Amino acid sequence: MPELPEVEIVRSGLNRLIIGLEVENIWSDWPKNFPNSEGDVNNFLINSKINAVGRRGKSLIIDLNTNYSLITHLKMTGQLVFEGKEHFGAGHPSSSLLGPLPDKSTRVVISFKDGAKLFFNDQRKFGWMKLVPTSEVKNNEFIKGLGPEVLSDDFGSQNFIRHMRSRPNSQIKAVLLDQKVIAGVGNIYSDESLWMAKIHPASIVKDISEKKLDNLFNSLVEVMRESIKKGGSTDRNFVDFEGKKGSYLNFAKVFRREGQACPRCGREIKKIRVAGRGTHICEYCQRISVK
DNA sequence: CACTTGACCTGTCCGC
DNA sequence: TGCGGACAGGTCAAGT
Repeated sequence: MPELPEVEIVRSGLNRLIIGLEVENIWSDWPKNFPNSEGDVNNFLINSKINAVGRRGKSLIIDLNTNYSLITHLKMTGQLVFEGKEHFGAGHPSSSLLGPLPDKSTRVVISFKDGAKLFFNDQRKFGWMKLVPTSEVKNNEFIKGLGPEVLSDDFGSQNFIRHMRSRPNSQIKAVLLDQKVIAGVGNIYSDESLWMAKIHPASIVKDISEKKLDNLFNSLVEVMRESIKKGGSTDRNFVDFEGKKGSYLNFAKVFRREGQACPRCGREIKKIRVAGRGTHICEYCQRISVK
């Protein structure tokens, strides 16, 4: 599921809802999802208070007042859903995919002293939570390898182009998806932004003009900002911090629209494979770049 | 170095 | 209705 916009939606929602809550208890059924849940958790998570909820690329970082932080990655099917006191017995909104929680995909439950709960659901069990000292978050083996934040104010087209150019012989889609180059882009927003910028995903970076890469940066920022406004993309599993689906895919131009008409030229959208991923393009609008 | 494949898991969909 | 295969928003390891 979650790419940068979806994770950002969860982050901002949790940041409103769980700051200051005090952890009473924690439950986990699947050690791979929470590998150190047997060790430091009792000392550093139980009785701690939530200080802040941050994000780095597609990772969420929940800071505690014990100088520990909980790094969470939702991978393909992870969900982080909060149920406050007011939710009890009320179920989820009609725009939800969820029934009562916990359900059979629930891997971790964090209970707070006021009765609220935070559920980490993950059908495919690829996601994880890890408790690390806050001072070591930046040096975490996963976090430290990430490239810059695409949507940060001090990033920008020139930096974007420079980072893309660092992989001159690769296909542009593979570079967009490489979290070490820039952080946060996944399959949906790479397809959408490449369509908008009229670039074929298999184009080799060194063959793509400055102008097109500039367009790509602006397209990427636009599609991700728009998605955040629309509640993110729910392909199958994504729900936000209160269980609601996102509506962005109703507005997507090519993603999962093979067989439909390209909104720009009317020709049929095709599905191909690029960088090992299902890839949606208009072959007419998006030609392979040739230098 | 860059690309491909397979692995990690479960669920769903499609064709026979 | 059942069964097998392909595929799914992400990342990592290993092979060519």
